Order: sequence, then structure tokens, then C-alpha cells
Amino acid sequence: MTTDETGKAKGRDTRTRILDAAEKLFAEQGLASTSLRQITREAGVNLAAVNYHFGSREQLIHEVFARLVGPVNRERLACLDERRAAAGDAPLPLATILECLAAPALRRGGDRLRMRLAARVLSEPGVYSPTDFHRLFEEIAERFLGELARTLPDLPPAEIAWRFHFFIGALLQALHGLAGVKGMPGPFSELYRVPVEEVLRRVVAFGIGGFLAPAVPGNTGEDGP
Amino acid sequence: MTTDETGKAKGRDTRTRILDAAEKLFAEQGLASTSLRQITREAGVNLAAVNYHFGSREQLIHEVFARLVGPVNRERLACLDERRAAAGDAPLPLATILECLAAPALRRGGDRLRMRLAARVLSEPGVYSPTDFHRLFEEIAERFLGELARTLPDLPPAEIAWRFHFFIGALLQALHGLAGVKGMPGPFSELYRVPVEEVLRRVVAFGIGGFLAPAVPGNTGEDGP
DNA sequence: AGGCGTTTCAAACAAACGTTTGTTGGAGGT
DNA sequence: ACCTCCAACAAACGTTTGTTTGAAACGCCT
Repeated sequence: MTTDETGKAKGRDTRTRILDAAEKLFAEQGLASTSLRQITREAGVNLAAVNYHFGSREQLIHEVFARLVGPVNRERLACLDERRAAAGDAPLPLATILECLAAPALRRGGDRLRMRLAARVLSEPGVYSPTDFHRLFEEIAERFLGELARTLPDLPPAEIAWRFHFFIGALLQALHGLAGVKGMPGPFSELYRVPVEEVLRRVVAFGIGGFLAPAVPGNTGEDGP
Repeated sequence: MTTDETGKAKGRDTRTRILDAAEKLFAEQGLASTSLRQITREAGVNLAAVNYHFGSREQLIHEVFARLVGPVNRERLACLDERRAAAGDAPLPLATILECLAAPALRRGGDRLRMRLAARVLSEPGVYSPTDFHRLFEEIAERFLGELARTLPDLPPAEIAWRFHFFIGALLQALHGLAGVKGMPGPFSELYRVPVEEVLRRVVAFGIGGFLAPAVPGNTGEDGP
């Protein structure tokens, strides 16, 4: 629990050092490609410390992800609660709902790289238990789908679920871009060298348009530009 | 080059068998978690065959991905060419552009799982060279951004690029969902047990709304709900 | 038939993997 | 003073990884 001046950290400091190193390396290289040896080397701790403090590699992954996503989701729900308390029985503006969903993830710290991990874990199967993963987002999905249904009473619930899903995809793409794709040239390389707040406004605007689009008809038809 | 009746395949058949097995396993488990031994066992070929035919694991990955994404992108460009030839100088309807972008990926064969690989590789770093990856999509991005700019002349090019990016995210999310997230309960489990054409219509509708949304203001300021 | 280039095969390689072990050092309790 | 517990450590465990090797089996041409 104490820290001496030689640079050696003791006690629970080792835990957080492992978590920090794992979080960074997972975000950079992915889950499956990151070894415990890399993590412990980066953290400056002994190899066995991981199994001592976390039991196994899998539980370390779980804890890293929970520590990353937990505060974000709590902030999301708090944002929604706050806006709802101010609105009484009235439906929340669509922009408010989407902001509460996107802002906590996008604004997370000055370190843009960090949130990339969440985007990655969603795409990597097997490593992280789907049920554990779902438990972390179950409450979020229910709350936001409920608010969206109240704000968009004319949109069928299935359509709302679909568009919520699509918006999550757009948001993950934004998180990916914010992390910076090294070595990726082309029109998207310069795209993310902008303030986070601008990315937030843009993805929310895109989402508003998507949610306000007319419900899909039963068949294909003409459409004006 | 020939196939005898004992089940043993020779010649370039081994190549495609390896490619098929790798494609399937990569999609199911991810790139980093799939070993050459798994691939060769699934393909029913010798372990050394991979290094003989492809040189290395990395080049195998490259070829699997190119074989998967090449036809899709070619179909995308063909779709755009066809519609443009019919339209003359007139801008293409937004729905057409987004359909040409989404349909080839979503409709790929009856095997829904297959296209999940593309969605995964986009999220997995280091395994697939970013520059190689970019080369596969450079032409696509340029063509579609050009058509979008012609259809939406009032939208700043940067805004178009952003929304193109977001739409890709929504499309990837759709591909992910179509592959089926095993063990994932909740409101999204039943979402994708629908015809591909319906998913296509829904994601295109969402994208149309997103692209038609008013452009975001250039700086931070008030915003009405 | 015979030789030749191509392809398949079992076996082995060093390296890296996650995990377990037994021991050591030091702070806190009695 | 002693004992106890927690934390860190080096070392080794048995697997699994991607890759290489050398020989065997194949189809094909002269």
C-alpha cells in the first residue's frame, strides 16, 4: 500500500498498474494478441502478479473492461436521470437522449486511445463472455430504448431497436477513429484531428437524422434526392 | 489439380480448401485466436501446406481478406457505374448510393457468417497491415464520396466524409448482427432473424436520414432541441 | 521406363504462451 | 521476541504457437 522512492510500488498499486498496462495494450493490439508477459513488462511487475491478483487472464480482461465501461455507463444513466427529472412527464428531446448515450464515451478523459478498447471488445468473440458482456449493457439498452420510445411514439419499437443498433455502430466507428488509425492514409486520416466535442455534435446530428427518417415501407420504392 | 474419389484433393484445390477453412474460422474466432493447426485440421490438409502455398500466416490472412472483400467492392463499383450510366449527368438518388454501398456486403451469399470477417478485421489491429487494408478500400471511398458530393451539393465535403464514416459503422454493426451473436440475450437477439433485404432497407433508411440531417454548426454554441 | 518438377507428409525446431510452485521480505498482531 | 499473513519474486511447468526440414508420393513429359 505504500510507495518507496526507489520506484517500486507495493500493495494495491500493483493491481492498478497491471490494469493500466493491460488497458493500454489491449487497446493497442487487441485482446488475443496481448500476452501476460507484455502486460507485466509494461507495468513493471512480476509475471505471477497477474494470476495472484486476478486469478487468471480471463478475469483480468473482465476487470479491465468493467473498469472501463462501468463509469461510462453510470454517467450515461445519470445524464438520462438528470434530464428526465427536469422534463417531468414530457418526452426528452432526441438530441438529449443521443447526447447522453454518446457524450460519456467520447469525452472519457483526455486519452482518446482508451475508449477504443470498448469498440474492440465488441468485435472480438470468445475472449469475453457474451453473457458477462451483455450484463454490462443490459440496463443501458433498456433505459435508452424506453426513452426513445417515449420521444418517438409513432416509430414501431422494432424500428427503434434497429436504429439504436445502427447508432451504436456509428458511435463505435467514431470511437475507433478518435483512437487514431496509425498508418491509415486517405480522406479519413485527417478527419479525427478535431476536438471531441465536434465529433460528438456530428455523430449526434447523424443519429438524429437517422431516427427521424420515415419508417421503412414494406417494399422498395422511388425516393427524391 | 485433380480430385480422386478417396476424398483427397490435390493441386490448387488445397489452396482453396485452406482459404475456405481459414475464412470460416477467422470469422468465428477472430484472427489472433485462430491457429494454423486449427485451419489445416478443418481443411483436412497438412500443417506445412499453409507455409508452402502462402509463405506465411500473415500472407494467408491477406489473401483470405482480399478474396472476401474484392468481389464485394467490385460489385459496389459496378452497381454505381450502372446507375450512373442510366442517370447521365443527374445526381444519383441518395438511396441508390447507399444501396450500392450496403447491398453487396449484406447480400453476400446465403452464408451470413462469412461477411462478419470483414467487420472483424476492421477492428483488429496489427494483424492486417493498415496500408494494405487501405488499398482495398481506397477506390471505394473515393467513388462513393464523389457521388455523395454530387447528390448533396449543399453539404460540406468534411461533413459528407464524417457521415460516410458513420454509415460504415452502422453497416458494420448490421453485418455483425447478421452473423448472429450467440448467447447474447436481450432485445437484439431476435432482431436479426429477418430477411437480409429487410436489414438492407432499414440500414439504408437510417443512412438517408443521417445524410439529410442539417449540417452541424462550425463552432460550439447554443443548440436548440 | 525413367527422370523431373510439384505437392504432400510426419517430424522436429525454437520461441512464446498461461499457469503453478516454493521461497523470500516486511508489516502488523499477540 | 515470536508468529502470521500478504505481496512479490525467480524459476520451472507442460502446451501451443509459426515455421522449417528432408523424404516420400504424385502427375506429366520426353
